[in-house]
Amino acid sequence: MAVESAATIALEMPDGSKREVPSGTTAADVAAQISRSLAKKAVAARLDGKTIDLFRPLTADGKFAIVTQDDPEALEILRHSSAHLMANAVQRLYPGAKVTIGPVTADGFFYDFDYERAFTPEDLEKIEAEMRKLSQADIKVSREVVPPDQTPAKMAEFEQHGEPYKAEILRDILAADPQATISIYHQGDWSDLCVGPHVPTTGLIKHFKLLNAAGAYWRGNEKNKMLTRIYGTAYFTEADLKAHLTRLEEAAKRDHRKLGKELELFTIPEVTGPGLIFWLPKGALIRSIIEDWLRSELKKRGYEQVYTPHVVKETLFEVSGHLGNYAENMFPAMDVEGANYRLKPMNCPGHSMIYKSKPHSYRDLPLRLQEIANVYRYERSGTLHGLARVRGLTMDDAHIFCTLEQLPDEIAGCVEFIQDATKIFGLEAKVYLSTKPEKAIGSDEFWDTATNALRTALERKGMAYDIDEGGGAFYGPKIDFKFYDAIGREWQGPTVQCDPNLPERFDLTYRGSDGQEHRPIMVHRAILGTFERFMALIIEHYAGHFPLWLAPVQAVVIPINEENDAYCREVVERLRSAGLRVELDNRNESLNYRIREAQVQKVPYMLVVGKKEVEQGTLAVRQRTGRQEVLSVQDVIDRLVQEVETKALPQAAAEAVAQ
RNA sequence: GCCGGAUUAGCACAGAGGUAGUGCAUUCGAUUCGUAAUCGAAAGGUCGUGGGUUCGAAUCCCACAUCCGGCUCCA
Repeated sequence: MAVESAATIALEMPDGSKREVPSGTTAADVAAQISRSLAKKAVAARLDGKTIDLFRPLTADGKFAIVTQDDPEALEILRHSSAHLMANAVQRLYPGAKVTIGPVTADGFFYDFDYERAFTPEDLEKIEAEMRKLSQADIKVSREVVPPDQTPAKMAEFEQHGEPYKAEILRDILAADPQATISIYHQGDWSDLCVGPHVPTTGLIKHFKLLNAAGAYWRGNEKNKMLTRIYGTAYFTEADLKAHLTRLEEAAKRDHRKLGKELELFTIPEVTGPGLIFWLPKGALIRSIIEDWLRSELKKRGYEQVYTPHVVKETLFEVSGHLGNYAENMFPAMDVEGANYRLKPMNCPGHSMIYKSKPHSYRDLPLRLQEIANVYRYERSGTLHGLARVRGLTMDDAHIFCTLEQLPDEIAGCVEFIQDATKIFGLEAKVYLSTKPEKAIGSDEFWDTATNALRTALERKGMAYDIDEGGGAFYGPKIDFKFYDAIGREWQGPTVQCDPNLPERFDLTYRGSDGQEHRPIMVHRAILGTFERFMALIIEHYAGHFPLWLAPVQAVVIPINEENDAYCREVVERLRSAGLRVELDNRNESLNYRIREAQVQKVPYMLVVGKKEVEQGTLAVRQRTGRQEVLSVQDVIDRLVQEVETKALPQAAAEAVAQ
């Protein structure tokens, strides 16, 4: 618990009284002076000229402790207690409902219930109303400690009273630690197993909202019963709660599925099947610009391009092991003249065939084979999500064949490439280093070398990362980069994986300087991930305000009336000659209408031409941010060309959210 | 795949058992405009698909498809 200290203290107590406390008094000391009745409320005290909120939770040791409301833990405690309040309300309204678990999430809480039916939106309203009643009743929260010798009796009690989930949770706790001390939190006649801490009274929970109900498997296992989960959130103030709900609404406006429709980027027709993307001209243009950029980078970084077939005899995937381990995610076989063919779900087997097309010397290594490749995966229907999770995907895939000695440099190269790419697009990634799992193959030497190489590469680039202990593939360790969508969901993007397994399976070899045959290591890597998901992420990241180098239409020239048409055509020609994507909007519509249309389409520059501009050889430049200025035609060209060349990030994206 | 919700014109939506509606977009006409929607008219729909109940179904029931939110999955 965070405790603040102060030098001199003149206290103004929440009840209005004044109090002097000696210098050096801490917030904890102050709290000790606050009566228990005041602890029922979130109280504010003046501490050395600074107002802090004191929040008194009931902790794991059964005592009151101090948390300031600024402390991230305080919000967690409030939300955890809100979850209890919700469960309390649910069990009052729906007596058959059994509680299971109810944790805190990144920005709220949920509770899973076992009930005869799912809860409806109307149920949520009733539950919320009941929660308000319980909050107003200001029920005291207390903590019961069950010593180890009494836990078996408690378990039996749960079973007798029709609380099988509580009994199961207890059984698991005891299995892990037979001497564990169990705690139960009570409020009124309601209680649940919980380690706490919690707020001391339900009256502290005032600003909350139930968001939605959803199904969730007991213990997260799809073989188990499906429970009903209710999500909610809670804050200390109504303003914070409202701000959160507004943020959710704003985030929905950036949804790539919505923007993809509005900006005519892509479509997924129902008749052609789910998860299969049709890129419309504007979306295809953006994608092709990114592909062009990527190809030029790949050349600079020593990759060789290859092409491999989309459909091959499934023998290839028997050898690679995909049919054994990955078949449920592959489209079914097609019978062609008595042989089974498959759509490829990955490129590594194909690239292995290219490696095998001739014998290799150690002098050929590292060999970096690259392909912007379509693959097809039979993703389960409930998992599809716009461009972010699809069945036909385009990977910016490459496989690097190298020696164990070359591995560190190759990995460093990949990490640098990924870092450069995320920087250019202005994205932020969360990085995970996944280490050796329990069920793993391969030598310790390989695992140590590869894991160290991955770690060193990250550290040398100064990249913060989390370790996903045991999260590696069975064949090798990896680095995963995750991006966030508009509402904070994590999506896997770039990845670097070390793999000695496929070279083994395909019997890939090279002749070493010692004259002996050796086995290369394969590095799988993707810089953007897939084009589909990457587009989804940047659409949401920019909120549709693409940087100039990516904007499908970079500028639109708008004559105020017909008399200015000729000048406008000349301007359009000049800008196009400079390589800019410019449109002329001389439709018979009002100026306001055409400006609005360009704004809605998020065109970066609107170039308005009236009598003045024609006379002076200028353009009235309006940016999508609303900024206006008058510049000569040449200045406009120079500025836009420079903005394209520097791949400047859009200012509008941030401002869009505010609009 | 599982739980729940949704599906009405190109898009956004109204319509809760009795002749299918609104706004925007589209087309036509008028208007020629100085920085986020000029006015008028026309055209546009097997109400996701299939079955059922009913004298009668967009509306009620069943199945399927697709989408949305979760869960699971994403070697």
